[in-house]
Amino acid sequence: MAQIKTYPRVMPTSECVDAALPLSALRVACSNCGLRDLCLPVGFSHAELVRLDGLVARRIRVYKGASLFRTGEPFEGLYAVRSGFFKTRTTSEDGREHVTGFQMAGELLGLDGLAADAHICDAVALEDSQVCVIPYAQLESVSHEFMTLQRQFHRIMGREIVRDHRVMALLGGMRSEERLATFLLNLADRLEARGFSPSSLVLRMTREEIGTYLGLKLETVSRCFSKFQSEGMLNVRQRQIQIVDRVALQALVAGASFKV
Amino acid sequence: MAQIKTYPRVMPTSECVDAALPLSALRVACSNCGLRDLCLPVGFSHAELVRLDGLVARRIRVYKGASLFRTGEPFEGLYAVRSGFFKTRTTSEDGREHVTGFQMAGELLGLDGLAADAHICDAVALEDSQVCVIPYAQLESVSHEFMTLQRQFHRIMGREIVRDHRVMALLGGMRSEERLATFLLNLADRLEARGFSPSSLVLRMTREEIGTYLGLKLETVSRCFSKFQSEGMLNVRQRQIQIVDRVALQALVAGASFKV
DNA sequence: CGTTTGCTTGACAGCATTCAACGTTGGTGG
DNA sequence: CCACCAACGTTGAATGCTGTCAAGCAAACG
Repeated sequence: MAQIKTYPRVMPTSECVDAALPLSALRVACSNCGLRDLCLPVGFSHAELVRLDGLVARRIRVYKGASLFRTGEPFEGLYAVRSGFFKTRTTSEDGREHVTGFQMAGELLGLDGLAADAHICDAVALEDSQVCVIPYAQLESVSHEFMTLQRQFHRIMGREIVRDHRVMALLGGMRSEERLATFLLNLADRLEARGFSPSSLVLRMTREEIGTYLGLKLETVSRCFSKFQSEGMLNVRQRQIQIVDRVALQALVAGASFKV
Repeated sequence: MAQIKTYPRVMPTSECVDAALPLSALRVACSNCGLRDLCLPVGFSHAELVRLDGLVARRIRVYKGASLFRTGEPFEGLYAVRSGFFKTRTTSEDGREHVTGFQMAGELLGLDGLAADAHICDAVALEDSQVCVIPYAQLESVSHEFMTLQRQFHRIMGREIVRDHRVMALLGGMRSEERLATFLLNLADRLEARGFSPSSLVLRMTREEIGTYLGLKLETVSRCFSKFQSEGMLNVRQRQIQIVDRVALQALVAGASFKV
C-alpha cells in the first residue's frame, strides 16, 4: 500500500499534514484553502470567502478505520473532507452492512443528521484523513446574514438528493456490469476534478464495500472486474485500476443512465 | 415505448377551473390548514404559523395523469401536496422509467430542483390533486428572518436524504418480499398519520409503478401480493389492500430493516 | 359493448448469489 | 530475513430468485 503515496495530492497550501505541527495551531480558513473550488464555497468571491472563515471551527484527524461519527450520535455539524477518503454506512438489524456513499476531498459529510439531530449512519475513514468541522449553529447564523451561503447550502443538499436518486435508479434498474461501470466512471470523474489522473486510479475500498454500495456481492464485483479486464476495458491489479477503454465503459452505461 | 403519453401540462396561472368556487377565492394560508401538523410547519406555534401565511403564493390543481413539473424545467419553488397523490420519476436514455418516490398530502415536492435550478425528475399526479406553491425566493427571504423556518426546512431536506438512504438500503439489500412488505408498512404508517385506516388501503399506483420504485418487475410485485394473500397476511383485490396480519409483515422486514 | 389498460399466472431462462477452494498481499513476530 | 497469519481477492460449480415471454382474465373507459 506504500505506493498510494506516490499519487499527486491536490495539496492545499502551507497548512497541512506536518506531524510536527499540531492541527490546532494551523490556520483553518476557507479563504486560503486549495479545495475552495470543490467544497462548500464553490463560486464564492474572495470577499465572500473571508466571511466564511469564522465558519470552520477546527480541523480533526480521523485515522484509517476510525469513525468520524456513528449512528445515534448527536448531530453537531457538518464535516468537509479536507484530505483522505470516507465511506458512510448503515447496518441492518441482522448485521448486514450497506454503504450509502464514498466521500473524498471537498465533499461534505453529516447531512443525514439534520433530520433528527442525530446521525443515522456511520462515517468511517478508509485512509488517514482530515476533516474541517462546520458547527451547525455557526452555519445557521452565518447563512442567516449571508444569503449566498444559504443558497449554496441548499444547493449542496439538493445535490445530495440528486445523487441519491441516481443511486436509487442504479440499484433499481441496472445489471451488475452497468453498476460497476457507472461507479468507476463516477469515481474517475471526481478524481479528475481533483487533479488526479482520470484513467489510473487506486481504490480505497474493498470489493465488499463496493458490493454493498452497488447492491452486489463481493464475488460479483470481482467477476465484473475480471470480465472488464478480459474485454480490454480495464487493467486490474488488486486495487490498482487502469481505465483502458473509457468509451467502451461509457457505452455500457449509456442506455441505462438518466436524462438530464 | 411509443405509448408514453403526452399528458397535458398543468398551467400554473389562474389556478383553478372550478366554476362554483375558484381556489383563488379560498383562504390559502398555513395558519388555518388542516395539514399543518404534517406539512412544512410541523410544531410551529400559532404566531409562527401566521408568519408563514405570506409564504404560500397560491394553490394549483393537477389533474390525474398531468405533471406538476418535468425534467429540465426551471426550478421555481417547492410544492406541498394539499390533496391527492403524486409519483416522481426519472427516465433513462433508453426509455425505462424509474419511480423515485410517492408523495401524499402534507409532503413536499420539488427539492430535486435546488441543486441546479432545474428539475431532474417529473412529478406526475396519480389522482386529481392540489398543491400549495411555495416560491423559493419567498422561502429564502422568510426563512432569512425567521430562524425556526430555516431550521425546519433543513430538517425536511434532511428527512428526504434519510428517506433516500432507506430506499437505497432496500434496493441494495432486500429480497422482493421484504421490499414489498416494507413498502406496504410505510404506506400504511403514512396513511395512519393522516387519519386513515392503517389496515385497509387503496393503492393509487399500478403494479408497474410499485415495481420500478422497488426495483422489481410488475410480475414479481403481483406474485408477491398473491403470496402474501395465500399466506394470510393480506387481502388483495386489485388495488384494495387489507393488511390482515401486520405482525407477520413486520417480522418479514425485521431483520432487513435498519437500526436507528 | 367493445377496446384498452391493468392484473394474474405459468413455464422457462438467465443473472446473480451461495458455497467452497485457492491465490495474493501485507503485517507480525520469531 | 523468513515463516506464518489474517485479510482480501479470484475463480468454479451449483442453486435459486427474479426476469422474460406468453396467455388469459378483470376492470375501467368511452
